[in-house]
Amino acid sequence: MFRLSKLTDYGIVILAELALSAPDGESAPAGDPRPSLNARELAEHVDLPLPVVSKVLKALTRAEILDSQRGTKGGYSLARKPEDLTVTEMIAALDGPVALTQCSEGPSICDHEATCAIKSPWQVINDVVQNALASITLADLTNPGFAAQHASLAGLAGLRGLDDSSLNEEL
Amino acid sequence: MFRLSKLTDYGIVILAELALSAPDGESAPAGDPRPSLNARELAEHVDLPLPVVSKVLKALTRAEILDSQRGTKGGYSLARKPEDLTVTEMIAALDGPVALTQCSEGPSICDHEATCAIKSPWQVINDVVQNALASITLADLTNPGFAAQHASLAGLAGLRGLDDSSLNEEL
DNA sequence: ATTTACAGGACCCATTTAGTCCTCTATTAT
DNA sequence: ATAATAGAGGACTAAATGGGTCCTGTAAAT
Repeated sequence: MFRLSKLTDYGIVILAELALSAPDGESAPAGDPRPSLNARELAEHVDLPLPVVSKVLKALTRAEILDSQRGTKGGYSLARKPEDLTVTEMIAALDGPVALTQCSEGPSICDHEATCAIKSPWQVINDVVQNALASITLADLTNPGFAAQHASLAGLAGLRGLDDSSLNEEL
Repeated sequence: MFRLSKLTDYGIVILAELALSAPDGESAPAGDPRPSLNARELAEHVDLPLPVVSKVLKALTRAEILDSQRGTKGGYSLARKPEDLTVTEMIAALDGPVALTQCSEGPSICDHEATCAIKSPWQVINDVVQNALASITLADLTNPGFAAQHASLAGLAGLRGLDDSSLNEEL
């Protein structure tokens, strides 16, 4: 179905929540590592079961996207500034690395490598998607003006003479 | 896992095979609708079980990406020129429309729409990926020089100051 | 009429995902 | 010290998805 897992979906929403709650750039001001929110609070904010939110938070921490703090007053905070965190990384942390097909994972995995006419193009498709996702940061996601800004990014499809209608007609 | 289904993978390989076997632009020269290859031949070329290849071909025909001809001398041929067929369309035909999350399918599907901080950004992410995939055509996939050309396309990630190493480090 | 080849769908099995839960460790407050 | 809080890690089950096969029907050519 070419869809991200729900966990990934949740994860990105949660990160946005954290970005919005953290006062501007001071996500981790060295001296004061007081986490912004704990799992329970986040679960309430995004209206999802605590165990689910917890699972996502743990994965993001393992990927070093979040910093965690145990004990009373514990919780989670962004490990870096929102503008330094790309969607590609968020996806990689929760869904595994972006590899659209088996053969984009690496060589010698696919049985049909010998007969495949388009091995390297798969790699290219993969790169294109990865770059597209890497061009969006957490800061963009929480920026209300982003949709407008996006219009220009989308414009690059115009390189090929595609218009929006042709992109959406398959719905 | 954020991966295309194998059927989609096969489909794109099969389309490439058809594009390569069809003498240049004359994929469907009006007067001579002699299909280039039948399911059995294609299955041999790509080294996959006939029933699987058949399933893929049927789906591509339903999506009007292929023309089919029944009976003796029947088979399949591309419904249009390779340069007019985008990867987005191929994926839509076999995996369903590109909708990275449930909420990119349409409004009122997601229970959390009310509390979600980044509803519209999801739409943007979706568009970005869709556009990226729409920028690649079947003609590109069978063009040996495409990888080189791609270098410049990938360069747009540079807009954000990303380099290749940062894109791949999560492997 | 017979053979070839596509159309459409039913079906089963393996894999993956979603969600829950339990135990353990670290931190803070009393 | 001890109790309470909060994250870490992983086991586990049920549901959904995907991959693959097969069967019956229809169209075209000989």
